[in-house]
Amino acid sequence: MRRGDTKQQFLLAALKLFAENGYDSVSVAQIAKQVGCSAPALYKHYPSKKALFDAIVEASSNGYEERMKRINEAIFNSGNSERPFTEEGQIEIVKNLFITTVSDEYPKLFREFVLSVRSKHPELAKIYNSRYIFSQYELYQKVISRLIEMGVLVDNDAEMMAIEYISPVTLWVEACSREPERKEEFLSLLEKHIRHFFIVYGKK
Amino acid sequence: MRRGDTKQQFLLAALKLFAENGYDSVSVAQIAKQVGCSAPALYKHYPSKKALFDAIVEASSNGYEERMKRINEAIFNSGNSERPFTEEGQIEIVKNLFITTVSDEYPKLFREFVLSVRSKHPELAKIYNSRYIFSQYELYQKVISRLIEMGVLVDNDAEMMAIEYISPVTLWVEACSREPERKEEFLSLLEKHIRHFFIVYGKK
DNA sequence: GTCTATATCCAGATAGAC
DNA sequence: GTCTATCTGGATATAGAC
Repeated sequence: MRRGDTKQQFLLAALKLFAENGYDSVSVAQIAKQVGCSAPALYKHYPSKKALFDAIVEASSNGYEERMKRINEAIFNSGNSERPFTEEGQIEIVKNLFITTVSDEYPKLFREFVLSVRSKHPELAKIYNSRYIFSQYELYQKVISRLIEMGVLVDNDAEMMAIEYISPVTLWVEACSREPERKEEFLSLLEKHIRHFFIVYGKK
Repeated sequence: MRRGDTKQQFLLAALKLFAENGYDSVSVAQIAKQVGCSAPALYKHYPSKKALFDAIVEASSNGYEERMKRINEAIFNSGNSERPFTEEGQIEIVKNLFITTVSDEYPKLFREFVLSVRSKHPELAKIYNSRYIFSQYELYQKVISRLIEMGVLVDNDAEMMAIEYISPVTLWVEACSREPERKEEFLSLLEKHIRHFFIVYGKK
């Protein structure tokens, strides 16, 4: 690990611990131990435990913006601009969304952090709904509108279709954070769901 | 408040506080203050903070069983046995499910308790998935199978239909715990969703 | 920038009077 | 069964040497 990264290491260690245990349950000493330092070292980088917390909130926001930009581009500006708007393309994209969201990386940790510490920062509750529920609806309403325009799906209420399409996936992401060992089960349910959706709404 | 209820009052106060703030963030003194006692009084009823926690877990389990029994009976053994299997009956039942689950009573508190303190009791994570996601799927798969048998809905994959039917509702219950002020918005979305579902799957 | 030692505070839990 | 007073441990945060 490079020198000068210590500040970032503290942030990552705290993110992990807060995400798993909440804010009050985690001591500064625990965070420092993860990094291989003693507690007072942390105070050279952050003036208080709360300041470290706030730094994570900010980082989570940046991480989210970037991630959404990448997802949007992957769907709407990909090299192969047809692929995302086929049944197989959608299965690939949504499975991918699921996997990166639940895998042991920043998106997962940020998501669980927001959930675990929301009582320490009331605004986080709204952030969770907005990011992980309603933004998804908006994104997939655009996807489904496009699928309707292209004649892949029948013309129907795109908002309601998006809700039925992506709500189960969002719910399985949450379920999978709680029971990661069931990941494969959720993935196969997810594929079954999308195929069913395309049968119901697909144009013959 | 009747004498002899003190033990129950401690449990209710702790349930509320743990549900909102998690386990470590709540002190025994806070719980006692809610009841109008000092902290040591609690130790006459529960040997430790952890024992109080365990008592809540147990009570939540009992509460859940009873609630599910009532919901099942309301659907399958109601006086008017046709009503639950019509579009209007379903709107009524699901709205009711939503309202009681998010309103300020035991079901709400138990649900939020399980979510907030799950890091203190790993089994609770599985309990949440089972109670609030997969049991719902099972229940509504039975409802939809019946609706298909009765010729109200077209014959299709009842499992996938149940998932599309109830997942958005479950998600809005969670969203509504975080933003209760949006309850009416979620309720009208819920009605729109059910009407859409009956349009898509309803027999002409 | 990191350590050891320490100040300060507050938590869970107990003792003993009433 | 409830109180006040208290014990004990562990938390955040600081002081000062290196």
